[in-house]
Amino acid sequence: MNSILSALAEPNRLHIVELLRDGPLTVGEIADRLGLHQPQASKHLRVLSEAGLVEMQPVANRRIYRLRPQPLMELDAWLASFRRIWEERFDRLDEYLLELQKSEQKHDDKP
Amino acid sequence: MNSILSALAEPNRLHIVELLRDGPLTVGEIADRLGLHQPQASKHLRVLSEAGLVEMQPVANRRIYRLRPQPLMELDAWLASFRRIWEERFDRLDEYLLELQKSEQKHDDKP
DNA sequence: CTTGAATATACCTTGACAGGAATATTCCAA
DNA sequence: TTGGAATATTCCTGTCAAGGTATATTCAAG
Repeated sequence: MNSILSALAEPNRLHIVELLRDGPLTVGEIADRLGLHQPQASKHLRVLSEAGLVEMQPVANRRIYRLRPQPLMELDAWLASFRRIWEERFDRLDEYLLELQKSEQKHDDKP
Repeated sequence: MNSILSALAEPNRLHIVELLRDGPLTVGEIADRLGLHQPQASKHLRVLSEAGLVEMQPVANRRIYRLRPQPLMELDAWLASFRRIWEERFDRLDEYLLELQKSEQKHDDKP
């Protein structure tokens, strides 16, 4: 979960993932479209690969990279656990303020 | 989008967000539950706040932090644009290999 | 077998960021 | 009004990661 997020946190890598959404690409093509030097493209792809976000298939001289759905599905599952917050307007602030107040009173109790 | 991801990429901050999923909390409580020193908790909350992931309401001495749904919804929307990839098994690798092959042939054309 | 294209790797440098410790600020209670 | 609790901020330091450049590797074509 964490490697996924930190992989996506880098702007160029996020951009690569968005590029690959429309289909597989070669390292050179990725570097071109993002205005990166080839070594940086390779390095970012390595990080994405280690996070499982991307997989590679060699074809002669080139390496074709494509998206792997699994990590994105994990991210989706994680997000799902928050969905009730905005669907049910789940706030709990009032509830929490009451609890705070109670604990204050307890603190004041003198037996 | 980017500030959201880099905010969540830090393990302690991700943990804070998960804590707040169950309701608002005080800085001190957050620090306690995560085994953080108070200053670090405050700093992480600042980053989360600047990313819009969290909002604060002062109550006397304390600051109550709670989750803000919007950034998580944005993340969800972004993920949605990838959903077809794993729903439709959208791969396009074969298609891409054919295109590669075609461009090779073009390269060989001698007029 | 040699050359050039495509890619990966290594090394260096620099900047950003997280943690630690100290300090400032604000507020309530006695 | 003074003290202590809760929190934010500042400064310092070390670490890590990204970019740049050079180089190694692999492959196809001639």
